[in-house]
Amino acid sequence: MNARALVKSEETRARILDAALELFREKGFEQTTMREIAARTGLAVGAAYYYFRSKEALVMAFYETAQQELEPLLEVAVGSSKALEGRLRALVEAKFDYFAENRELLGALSSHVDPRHPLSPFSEATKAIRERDIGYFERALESVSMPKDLAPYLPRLLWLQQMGLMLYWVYDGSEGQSKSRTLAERSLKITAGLVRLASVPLVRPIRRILVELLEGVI
Amino acid sequence: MNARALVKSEETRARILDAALELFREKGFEQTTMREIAARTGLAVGAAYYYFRSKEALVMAFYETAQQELEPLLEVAVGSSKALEGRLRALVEAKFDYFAENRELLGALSSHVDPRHPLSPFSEATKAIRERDIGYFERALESVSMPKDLAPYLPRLLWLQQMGLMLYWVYDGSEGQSKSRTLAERSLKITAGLVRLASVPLVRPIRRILVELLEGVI
DNA sequence: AACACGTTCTGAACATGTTCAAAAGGAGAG
DNA sequence: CTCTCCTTTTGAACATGTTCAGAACGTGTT
Repeated sequence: MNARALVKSEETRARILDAALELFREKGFEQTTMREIAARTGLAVGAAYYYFRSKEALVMAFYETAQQELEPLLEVAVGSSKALEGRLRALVEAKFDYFAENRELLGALSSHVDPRHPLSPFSEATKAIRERDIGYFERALESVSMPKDLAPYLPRLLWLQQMGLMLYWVYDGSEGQSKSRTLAERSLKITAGLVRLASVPLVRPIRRILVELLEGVI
Repeated sequence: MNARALVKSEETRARILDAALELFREKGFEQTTMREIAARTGLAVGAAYYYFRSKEALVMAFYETAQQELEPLLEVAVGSSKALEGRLRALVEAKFDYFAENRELLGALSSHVDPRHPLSPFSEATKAIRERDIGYFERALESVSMPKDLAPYLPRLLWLQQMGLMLYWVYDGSEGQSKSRTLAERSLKITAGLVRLASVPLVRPIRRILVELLEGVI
């Protein structure tokens, strides 16, 4: 394809996505129809489907660029502290802050628990995003002492916890999602405490069981 | 309403539900249309909607009667052991076994993470079911020693863990859901271990934080 | 029998996500 | 300029969950 044509195509795609996100923010994901999105872009419905596989794919496209825009912020977050707790809190808070405007929109994605669904955060299709994201938790653990046997699983476990926090946050109706913030604060404090505890020789037996469990599941 | 009419009405409702469940099992929830369900019952679509608010409400109706049928089985399960771990395992395994035939069907329900949605396991509408279910975990904890401050939260926490296990199980593609079974086994062993550990004076500070967290969230 | 009235049932109509055959556009080749 | 080929766009058609005005039914009353 032509370079100029490529640019134009990408512009059209962006215009559709922008219109969609505007409408999603204005009236919610479910209340917005594909016909409205197309109309606001000045195109027919078919055009929207030419660029996006489905209505939900629009949300996914948003999520993908968001994840890219987030990268420098996560970069800063992960380096903001020497302690695990501080790093984890910075990571989670960076996401809370970044997605604040579109919090409810993420609800449209979080409904996919089925790992076979391409839009699920656990699907094969979203693997690239997921692994990159897990990488930040790997870095948060850098120079943190932890038992050898648990080490390979910890980044993914922390990521999972953060996904849980995000999920809670998406549906958190409290003022300014304050409940989520304290939940994050306290649960991450506990997590950091447990990671420290995990190296204590006394807890080895229980850690053994945990590692066995993880081997079977992941 | 007439007694005879009431019986007939309930029979029709049951016929619709049966037809629906048959079809769901034959070709999956999504692949089944309301028109097919009505046709198999020998009625028009409208009739199905007279008895059930929505397609998903059919699954919910199934779940409600299932929960009732499960009660005697859970009763047995909760009394099957003196130890917490044994009781929890019996409870979870009773559910796995009972729902085995309709495992995939539960996927249609589990997609509702949004607590505002009436079919969510966390919604106001499903509160009665949920509280009854939590009651079994309360009973599983009977005559198990645990710290006072944590006691009010434990049943709900155990219920939550079991919900997580059920969710994993619903999408578990391994032969006979063996992965879920080992996951349940091992994670419940850890849970029971942690409950025992929670009473140890040394862990009081970390338990304090956990309790604070729970106060803020529940 | 005729009527009134609540319950049950009908099926067309509607809303909306999605598909698809065909039209329109545009760029390069001859 | 015309033809070809690929990309983009159109908009009607489709599938399916859901609604709803009205028909049919059944039962008790007069």
